[in-house]
Amino acid sequence: MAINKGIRTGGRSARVQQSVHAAVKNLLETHDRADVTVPMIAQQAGVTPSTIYRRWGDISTLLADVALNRFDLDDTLPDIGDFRRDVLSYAEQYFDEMNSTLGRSMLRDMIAADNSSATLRCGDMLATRLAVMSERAVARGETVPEIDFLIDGIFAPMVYRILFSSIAPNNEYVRGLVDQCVPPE
Amino acid sequence: MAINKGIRTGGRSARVQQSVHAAVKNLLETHDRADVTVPMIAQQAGVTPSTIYRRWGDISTLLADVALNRFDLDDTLPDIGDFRRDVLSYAEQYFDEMNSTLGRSMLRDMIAADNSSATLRCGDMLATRLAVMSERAVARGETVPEIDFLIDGIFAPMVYRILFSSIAPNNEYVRGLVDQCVPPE
DNA sequence: CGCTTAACGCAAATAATTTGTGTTAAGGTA
DNA sequence: TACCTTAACACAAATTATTTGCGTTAAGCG
Repeated sequence: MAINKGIRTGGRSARVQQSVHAAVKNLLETHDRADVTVPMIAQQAGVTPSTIYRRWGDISTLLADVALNRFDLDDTLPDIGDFRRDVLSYAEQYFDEMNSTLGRSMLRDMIAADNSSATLRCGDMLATRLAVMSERAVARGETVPEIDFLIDGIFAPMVYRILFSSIAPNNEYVRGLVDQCVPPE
Repeated sequence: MAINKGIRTGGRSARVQQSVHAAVKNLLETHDRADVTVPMIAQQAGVTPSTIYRRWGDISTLLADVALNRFDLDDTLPDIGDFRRDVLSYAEQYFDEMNSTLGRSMLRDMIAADNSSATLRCGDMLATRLAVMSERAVARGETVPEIDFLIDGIFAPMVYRILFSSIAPNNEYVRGLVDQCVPPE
């Protein structure tokens, strides 16, 4: 029994996805978000615009897809051996990623794509990672707060400030949030 | 000395803005966000598409403008006479507004318009309103938390859940957030 | 080895956006 | 009042983006 049963042209499909994603990433590095068009991406990726429209529907969904992929792959879960420091390390990593110019742009793209499930999957990713860190800590005998408490207390304020505040939050702010939710001994 | 000195055709300009805003609101009530186009709005408003493009740049900026206007006008500040209940009332109102189907759509539009200052002004609006409620409470002799503490503790989690969670938060959740930040006696 | 079909390329048709040019109406000036 | 100035607008042409019909290709299956 073959893997990917039912997906007949998976190989070609995967190559196209890869080259289109790469094209989007390249273009976002060198152009303003508003200047990036589907025909541009198509040319860079070596495919036709209709391929992109048929596969992703619109540029909004495509960019959300790329953004989710980026936030997913770029994160490597810290395992320092102390829950507070694990959370702090991850929060700082999350903050650096989301607060960069490109990160902000991609965050906006994810939210803008209302038909896609990118934001939901992004939320799930965060919760799952916190759960993994939490389970490890519990296995070590630590007592840790609820996942939702950490999301509300650390990550929600970070995201809110990135989106709605003119004054970008900094690492000290992030540390303060972590201190409130996971107090040092 | 005339009011609006320097703005030569302010009267006509204001009428166009009003009819375009009204058209957007009407269309968003009856159509999916993705189906609403600039030519559609123009026809409904009785103007030409080029007027809209020249004035707002793109549909994203226009929708963000309408969204900000809605969130601004719809809010009436509670003045119950007790800070905790004022904040709770406002938080519930904010939540109902942002969590409705149309509210979510407009929230996304505001965030999507990266060139506009809609999100910043939205953040300012919230901070300003909390400040007004806070000042009133202080004038009554109450001791109240910092504004940023309330934003991080109540409104940021609400917005985060609305944007990133598959399970919509409810009024009980909002009440819980308020209880944490402004504990009842 | 052929058969099937999802994914793709190509090109034509449609729709959205931009741009050049002329007109209008509001406000200023005398 | 009448005239002048100009930002905002309408209109239409040009450009660009998106959709769609149809033929082709390559991956997986028997």
